Amino acid sequence: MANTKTIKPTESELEILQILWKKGNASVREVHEELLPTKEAGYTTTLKLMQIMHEKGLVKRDDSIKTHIYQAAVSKEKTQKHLLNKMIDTLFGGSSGELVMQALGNHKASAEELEEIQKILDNLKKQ
Amino acid sequence: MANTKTIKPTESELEILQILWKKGNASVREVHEELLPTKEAGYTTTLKLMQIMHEKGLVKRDDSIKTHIYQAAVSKEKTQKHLLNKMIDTLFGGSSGELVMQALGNHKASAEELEEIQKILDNLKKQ
DNA sequence: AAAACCTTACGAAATTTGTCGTATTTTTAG
DNA sequence: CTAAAAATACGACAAATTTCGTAAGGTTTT
Repeated sequence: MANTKTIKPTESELEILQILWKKGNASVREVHEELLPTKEAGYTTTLKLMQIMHEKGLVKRDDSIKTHIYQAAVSKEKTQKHLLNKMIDTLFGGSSGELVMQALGNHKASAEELEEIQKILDNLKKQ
Repeated sequence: MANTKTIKPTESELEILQILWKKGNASVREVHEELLPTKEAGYTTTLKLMQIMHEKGLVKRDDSIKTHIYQAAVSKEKTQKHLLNKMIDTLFGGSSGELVMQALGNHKASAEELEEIQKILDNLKKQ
């Protein structure tokens, strides 16, 4: 019964989650280093953000050692699903098809991905 | 050469754009009425938001008459494309395929949409 | 052990977004 | 024409997000 609406990371939080999802776990310093190329913010900013994320329950951390080690507390899939659904409702009038078409029209997908999508499509068509 | 980064409506702005895209053009009152069922906010709130959107260039308006008439100044497709691309980069590691799979897995698409998607897919596979 | 360094904690400012109240103007009804 | 109704303009407040400075304490290096 916990949190159904809790998954709503902000822009910055998402950037950090990305890194944690990729690395599994990381210190503030590591996250900050990864962030640097694309974002200009001081170390304490990243720290503060991650502390807040901890309060919100977006990340877990091991603070038994001096340099705290963080890891994501929300799954990548669930977060993707949640934000995607929101976008479908908000921007595509609830039509996932419309979104899919746009997405395929833009970025190119790899051949493998196209096959993957074909399979899903076949499945859906059967029903 | 104008604005490449300018398209970033907020949550509330998107709600309003949705309505304008649907209706083509509308007064503040009309937009507000449409909003009411799903959102609780006073009339002046909607007004203010639309005024700000006007300053930002998100909407155009005809204020030659007493009751100003607004219309979207950004296209639905461009906005969708822009936000979608951002999400693909930000949440799906740049893989549109991953996003498409998630989307199809969640919401159901209509039979017509599935056909539409199939066509796009066929096209992509040919190349 | 002192200096240099790194880390966390935390308060506080700056921004952004969303909300409204109030004043003013315009239109409409009686 | 006057009063009520409807719209706009605008300042101000509140909440959420992001940013950073500084203090405090622990490590490492010399």
